[in-house]
Amino acid sequence: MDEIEVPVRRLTFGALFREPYAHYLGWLYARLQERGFPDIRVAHSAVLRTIDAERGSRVTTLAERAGMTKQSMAYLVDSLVELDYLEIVPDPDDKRAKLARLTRRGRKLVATAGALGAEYEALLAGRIGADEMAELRRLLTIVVDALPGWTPGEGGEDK
Amino acid sequence: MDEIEVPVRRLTFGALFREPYAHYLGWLYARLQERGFPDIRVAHSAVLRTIDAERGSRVTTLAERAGMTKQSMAYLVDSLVELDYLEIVPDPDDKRAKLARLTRRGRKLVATAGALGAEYEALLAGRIGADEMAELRRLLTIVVDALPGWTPGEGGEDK
DNA sequence: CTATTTAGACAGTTATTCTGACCATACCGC
DNA sequence: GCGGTATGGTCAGAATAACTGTCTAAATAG
Repeated sequence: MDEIEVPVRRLTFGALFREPYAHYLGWLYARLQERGFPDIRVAHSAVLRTIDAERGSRVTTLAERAGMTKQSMAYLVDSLVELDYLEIVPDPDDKRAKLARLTRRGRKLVATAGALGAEYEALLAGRIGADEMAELRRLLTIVVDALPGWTPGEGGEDK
Repeated sequence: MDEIEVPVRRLTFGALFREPYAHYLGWLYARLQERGFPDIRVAHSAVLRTIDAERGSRVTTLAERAGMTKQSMAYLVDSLVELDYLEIVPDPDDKRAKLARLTRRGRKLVATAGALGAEYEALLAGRIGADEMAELRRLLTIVVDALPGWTPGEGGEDK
């Protein structure tokens, strides 16, 4: 008896990570737009993910954490200041330095983005099942913890 | 007896997908550079992932598949022609149209990138264990299959 | 107190993507 | 087989997102 060939899709490794992430990004920024943050762009997340939410952070610190140049980070911070998500205050500890700090609106944005992340996760759990979602989270956490210090070509950046 | 608090890191949902993907991208392009493709950039992958490897594809088709405008895709195709990864030939089926087709070098690039994807997967399996890797692949495949047609805000793009 | 390091700013460049306006060819209805 | 619409592609211009290089001012180490 011949077997019927069941074409089990073997996605390329890149697609496995890229497609879920791309979908999540598209969803997230669409929701942010609806919820009163139409002017926020993906690049801004490099700032929002790395900033000290209470005290604020120096551009230099943000640049290091995000793995980009000071100039590039300064550009992003400027644009967030323009949009009233950040304000610049002098750093009391160093007269050369300034702190970029979240405004009220900035804090709302960060809170909303966090809630949306959880919302997406719940949505996905609804599609694939809560058990599978928990297992996926477990495995991805293991992966993330296994990453640091692999290749000399670095790899702490993103979009 | 008091429990000792074990701080189980709960990563944000975004980080769960972003960090592995970013690490993979950094690794992949560092390896491509070493293996004779120093001039290839992340944006080019939108072309290489979507092109018909034998026949070649029209810019319009590539743009649709990659979820970008014809103009943007034309820019990427141009740059790959410049770098001798693609060549432009007339489409025999339509006198208006042209096909972008892989050159010998282009075919080598695609083959190398595919092999590197598998290599990275093996490397990761070595770190987290083959069983866990198989489970991760299973779950991510489920996720990718569950994605299409969610949000009106689309979501088929990436870097 | 001087030399070095650090924080940030300014200038210029490149890459990646978008919109809008076009042109030429193909295809469809009559 | 002609006229209108759809389709494939291009040109021009702009916005965004990074980069390198240079420079000033303040802080810190000896």
